[in-house]
Amino acid sequence: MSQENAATKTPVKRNEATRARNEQAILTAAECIFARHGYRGASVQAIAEAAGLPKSNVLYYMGSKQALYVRLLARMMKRWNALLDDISVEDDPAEVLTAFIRRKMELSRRHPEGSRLFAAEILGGAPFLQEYLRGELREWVEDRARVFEQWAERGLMDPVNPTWLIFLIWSSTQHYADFEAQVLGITGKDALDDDDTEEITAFLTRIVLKGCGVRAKRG
Amino acid sequence: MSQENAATKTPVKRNEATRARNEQAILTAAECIFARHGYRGASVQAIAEAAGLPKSNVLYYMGSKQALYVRLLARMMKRWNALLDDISVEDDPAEVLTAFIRRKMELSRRHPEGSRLFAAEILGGAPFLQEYLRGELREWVEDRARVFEQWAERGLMDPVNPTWLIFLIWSSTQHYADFEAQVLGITGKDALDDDDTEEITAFLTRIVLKGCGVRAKRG
DNA sequence: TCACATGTTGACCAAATGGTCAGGAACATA
DNA sequence: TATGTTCCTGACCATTTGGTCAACATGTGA
Repeated sequence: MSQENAATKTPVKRNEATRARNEQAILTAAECIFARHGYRGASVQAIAEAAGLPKSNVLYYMGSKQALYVRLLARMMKRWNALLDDISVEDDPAEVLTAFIRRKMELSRRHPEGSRLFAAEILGGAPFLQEYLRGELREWVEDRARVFEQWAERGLMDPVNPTWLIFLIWSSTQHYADFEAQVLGITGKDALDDDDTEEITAFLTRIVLKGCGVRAKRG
Repeated sequence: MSQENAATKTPVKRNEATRARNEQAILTAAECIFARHGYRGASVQAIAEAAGLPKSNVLYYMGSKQALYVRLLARMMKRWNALLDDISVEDDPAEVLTAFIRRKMELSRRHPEGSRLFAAEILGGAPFLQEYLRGELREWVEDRARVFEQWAERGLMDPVNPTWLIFLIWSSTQHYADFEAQVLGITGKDALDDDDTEEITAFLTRIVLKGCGVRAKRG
């Protein structure tokens, strides 16, 4: 950063880049703090410090603590939606489930803070996400569930309850972000590397496919 | 001190009932509030209100917010340990895994608030549980892992990574307590009843056993 | 009855909370 | 240079935070 004057504290060059950078810094810092302490437990002061900005500046950019929180949730939901593509009965169950598990795992790995933020929100009773859960997400689950059932009818997989299956995939992948502290404590590692992630993905895929008796589409 | 002498000499009965009742009220209320908002986000005031007592009284009983929190964590760990019995290579994999899933499910169902409290602690980086995770729990996992591997060697189940298997069972059962808000929002129910729980338990058991290729020990 | 330990709580405190705002700083255009 | 707009932030505010404490209430054994 260019420090042109000793008297002025932050001689920030005003431009789009700075704005974008500050905004990003705030969002990143806030995601981390909110994930760690929940909505109530997070303080704007702590977020500001983590972002390296004065508290007033954070409020100036984001309006309020709540607005910042909602914005972060929305960003996470957007990421989430990005991996929720449509499926049809004609698709191959093995392929779809494999891709589903892999993508979900990647999401948790790429955005662990966002994943934990989401978890904290749900843990607290989902005060800001009720509508999303009961609406958009519920429909998404029902759509997949219908396809799973049709697959079962066609003998492509066992007739398992599709909702529980979706929850199983969500929970078992989400675990590695949300319970990272536990995973690391028990495995004794400093962090899960790409190889670990790949191994876990393969493990989960194997268990789910085999467990649901998924067979090749055209046997 | 002379006072201490008198106190120890004559174990005062007092109003044990009232004391026990108040203490229970505080613990129950605190578990709920801490689970919902995390350690930082929970306020002693809120706990006191939920318990129907003045804030001073809560502090009188529990000493401090942190002491109360630690006590709740310890209580939950105790419940947890209660279902962690020993297993040996001679046991039947199907029986052990079935019982494990069922007990874990029952724990989450019987103590959803405690379950969420634990989750919030881990989510926040497990500041109070590091030692437990890296010590006692880690050893527990390693012990089971060794047995799972021996089972695999004996051809009683597939040679899957035992640690990931344990995490799978933990996460998929824990999910129904921690993400209750999501589960209810998506299923459209007010609560999961005994039948639902039974169905989920059966589902998870089936997937895990079949997914791991668990075979009956004899014949 | 008394003496004394224990139970209870309102009043209080310093610190931290989310948020506001006046006023200066930095720019773009004229 | 002058003017207007946007950006930035220290000072400030009412409220809430965890915790203390003195004062009073209550029960117990003598």
